[in-house]
Amino acid sequence: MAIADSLPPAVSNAMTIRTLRSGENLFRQGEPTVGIYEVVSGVVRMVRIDREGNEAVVHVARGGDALGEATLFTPIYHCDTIATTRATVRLYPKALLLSEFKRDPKFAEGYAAMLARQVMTLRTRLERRNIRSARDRVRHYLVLSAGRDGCTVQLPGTLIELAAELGLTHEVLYRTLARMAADGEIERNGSVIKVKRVV
Amino acid sequence: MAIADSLPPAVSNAMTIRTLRSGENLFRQGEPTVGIYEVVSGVVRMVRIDREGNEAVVHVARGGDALGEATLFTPIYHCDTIATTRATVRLYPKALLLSEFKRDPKFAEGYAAMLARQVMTLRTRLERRNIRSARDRVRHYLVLSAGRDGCTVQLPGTLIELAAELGLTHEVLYRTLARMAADGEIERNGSVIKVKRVV
DNA sequence: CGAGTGATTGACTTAGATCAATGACCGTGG
DNA sequence: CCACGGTCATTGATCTAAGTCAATCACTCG
Repeated sequence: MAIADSLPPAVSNAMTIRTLRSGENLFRQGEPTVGIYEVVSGVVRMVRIDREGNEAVVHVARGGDALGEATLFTPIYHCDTIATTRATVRLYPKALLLSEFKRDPKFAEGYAAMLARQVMTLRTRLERRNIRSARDRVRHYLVLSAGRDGCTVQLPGTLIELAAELGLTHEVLYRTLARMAADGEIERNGSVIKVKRVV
Repeated sequence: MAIADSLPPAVSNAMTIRTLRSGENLFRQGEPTVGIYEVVSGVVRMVRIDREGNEAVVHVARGGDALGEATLFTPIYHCDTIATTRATVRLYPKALLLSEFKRDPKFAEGYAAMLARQVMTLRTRLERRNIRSARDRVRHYLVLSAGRDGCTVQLPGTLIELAAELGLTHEVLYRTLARMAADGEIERNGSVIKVKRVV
């Protein structure tokens, strides 16, 4: 899902970098679309703003995330994007991406495949949010994140980040993991979790 | 997002229909992928099953939903798909879709655009689930679902369906809407909601 | 060393879930 | 035609799991 690797040189060579102060707009509703962004560092949020000035957050992108994949296919932006912190982004120009799609169907197919995979994982994450119980939600995550052996999970980041991904507070996540360990359902070794059995 | 309309005749003519009994498998992990499905009626769930036989639901598709867009780009299925109720699905064969992508780049681009739009709306729905308060969640939905005038929302289905979409019980949704109406934040006329002001 | 972050646990509160009941409405089949 | 079963909308009472606030410890980094 890292974007730069999969781009042909023609595109990645044309990449430009932009740095944003906290609160600065990356683009505004109504402006012509210019390409796909990748957040290098910091946090950037896409928001729709209604007539009263209320923000409704549409997406929050952090380091490594891509931004505005759909703008390749629309002439103007339909929302604002604002830096939540100081942030650095890379821009891959739209015209070049589109012409590269034409020139190299293999690349276009790869791009579509990447989008399709994203749709899948997003659906899965959304499905997980339909689970009310914290424990069941954690279980869902563990089952779907298990490695080759089907029962070992290597946690990617901090537990605080995982809690946010699961839609829980970190305190609840700690307690839930502690209880699962106490019940013998999992075993923890730092950032590795082994699923033993389901109680 | 209805799939059939956007397909070229070469593909939609090759569509086949299959009916599933409740509990019947549409496909199983490890089987070769055959194409994109569209659920006509009933409910179908994609699940990953671990070694102990626990199901982790990856996606639930209902009438009108597409299924398995990512399987166009992978040789075998990575999960099981099972009918939750009696269900009817349409199959659009993979080989034909892929060859049509080659033959008609415009179609391929349209398909990628559809996926990109889906990524966007999924991100938005997921973002909404990060909002803890029921009222704020409803507000988020209303702001982003307002029609051209920016303040009128036509509810698409029943409130029960909307509650599920928002990740709330229907009781809580009723109460929240009632409170918002009592506070003068919204006005309701059957399935039309007018957002007045934010309190 | 001190500030900052992550991990963890305890005590307490609350918003949302759950259970329950009611009325409106709609289709349908006798 | 009307009674019935089903679904939806709505509200009340109650419960509980998750959120919130707070404190502690370990660790790292400049």
